[in-house]
Amino acid sequence: MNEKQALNAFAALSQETRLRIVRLLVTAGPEGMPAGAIGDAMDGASSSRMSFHLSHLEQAGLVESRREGRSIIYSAALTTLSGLVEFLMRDCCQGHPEVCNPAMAALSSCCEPTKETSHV
Amino acid sequence: MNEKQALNAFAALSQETRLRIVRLLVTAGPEGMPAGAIGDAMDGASSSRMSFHLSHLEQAGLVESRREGRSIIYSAALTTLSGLVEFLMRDCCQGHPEVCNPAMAALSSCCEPTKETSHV
DNA sequence: TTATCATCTCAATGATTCTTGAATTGTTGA
DNA sequence: TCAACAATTCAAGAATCATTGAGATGATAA
Repeated sequence: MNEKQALNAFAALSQETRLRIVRLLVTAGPEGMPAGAIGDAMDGASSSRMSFHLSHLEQAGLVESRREGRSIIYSAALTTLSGLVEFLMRDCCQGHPEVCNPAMAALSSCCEPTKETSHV
Repeated sequence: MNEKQALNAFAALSQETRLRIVRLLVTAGPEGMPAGAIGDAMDGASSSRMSFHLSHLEQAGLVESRREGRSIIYSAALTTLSGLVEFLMRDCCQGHPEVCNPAMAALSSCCEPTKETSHV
């Protein structure tokens, strides 16, 4: 994740419809959702509008797509999301580790630490 | 941190000059930097341009300002930054804690955990 | 093959955002 | 008070972005 990628990701996330799409897809998990169902969830946005935002998100690397029958299934790109957090926090910590502690605490309460799952 | 605040923060961070300002101020630490010095660091951007971006960042809650003599000193709003991460990760984790682990690992390597510095 | 469904592409319009330059506010020192 | 400095505000123009509606593409089933 470099500055350019981070800028693209932030731009993608700074639009209401797109932020909601990302949240929805993260909740939907790895199996994802077809474009039409996503559109229905966005108070019935038009298909061209959905297509515009979905391809914007895909270019930013925040979602991935695959065709399945006549539907196109979108899912959240989890690695980009955590890469973005990593980028933000790397900025945060330059010489000031105390910034990270609240974020760390937030993460801890969110994802109960899986005991020794990965040992770096 | 609600959706509206997050959208504002992401919009603020999606502009090259502003993202650089935030990174610069985070590195500068709590004492901050005067607007003029920030402008010099941004390849000598004009004062009105700096003012535009700095007030944008301040409205988004990402920086704070105080007057000191004839200078106005800007510093990073660290609580908003970690609030934003918290918001992002709360989204991330809805039912899928495995998303958080890479981000958590990134944080751990970034800020070596201060042993029992704060006990909540 | 034909009809239908799901989605995408394209061009036009309207809305936001960024930059610039000139004028203004507030602070300090002579 | 006056000159100089630091930063802000404002209006105008250029650039970018989002929405709409019409038409095109690709896949399935009869």
